[in-house]
Amino acid sequence: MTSSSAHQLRERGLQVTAQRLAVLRAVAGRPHCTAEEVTEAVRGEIGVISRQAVYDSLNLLVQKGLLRRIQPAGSSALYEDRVNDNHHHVICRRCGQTADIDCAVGAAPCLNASSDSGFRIDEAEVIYWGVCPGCLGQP
Amino acid sequence: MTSSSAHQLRERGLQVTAQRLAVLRAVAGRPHCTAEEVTEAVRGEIGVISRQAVYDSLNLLVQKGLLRRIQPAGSSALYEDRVNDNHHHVICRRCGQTADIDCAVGAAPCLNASSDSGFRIDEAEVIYWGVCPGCLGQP
DNA sequence: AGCCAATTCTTGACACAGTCAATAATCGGA
DNA sequence: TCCGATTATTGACTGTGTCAAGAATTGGCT
Repeated sequence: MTSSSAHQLRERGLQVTAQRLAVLRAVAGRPHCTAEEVTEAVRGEIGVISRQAVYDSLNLLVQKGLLRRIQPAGSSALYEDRVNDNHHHVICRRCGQTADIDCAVGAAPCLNASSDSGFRIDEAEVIYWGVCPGCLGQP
Repeated sequence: MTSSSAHQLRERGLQVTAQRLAVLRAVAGRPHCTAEEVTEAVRGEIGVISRQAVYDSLNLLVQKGLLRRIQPAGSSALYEDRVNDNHHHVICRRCGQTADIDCAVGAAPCLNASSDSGFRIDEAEVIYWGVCPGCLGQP
């Protein structure tokens, strides 16, 4: 687990540091977590880490394809480690809870825009908004 | 034009003020503009307006369905006045330019998530990411 | 027209997420 | 083990947006 993370880092030309491993583990352990939650988790695990190191690691890991970032309207950025499958997200309008939703049809159903205005499109990001089961119960 | 905006405001139980009309006109005249751009536009039109009044107006108008807000990752919120048609957006990864994209198939093609995790979904927000024609020319 | 209560605007302080820049510590290859 | 390059820490800072109190405006009413 840890060693494979280390391997993934090295493979991409990155140094292996305690901070980066802990960030990876924190995100793996709690999907859709914020930078602050990562910070707290990492602090609980390796003692101290600076805010900057968390942001640096997260940005780097997103850039290198080890993590994925989602930035829903009205909340701070969330991170997850499901990077190789095509899935989207549902967010509860009331409590903000975020869940994964697998793509409905095939691999990238929404990538076919009718008129693309000349853009070269490489990604379709879909966020579903609604109300989660928990909040549905208490109106 | 102006009188119909005034009518729309009254219809929703809102008072008609110079600030709100100017905000509406600013957004109508420049699609996908930020709060700051609205502020500048309004200042050019009616002299002065406080930042707070701009935010209040925008939030209220979004809430009342006269404007639509989009909040792409990595940029501040954008506002537009196309509220009655179902369309999405393409954003250029390089320059941030935003354009409208009409829905590919029917009215709401992406609203059918396969497993909705028990959420009651009411909206599917789609953002396409890519590179705009202008930026494609200069790699 | 003029008045009054409710709504709206202004002003200024504030909160939060994220970034910048300089210095210190760590990693990993020789 | 040592050294250069990469990474972490620290602290200041920016931008976007919100909160709260008082002043101004709106629009219904007489």
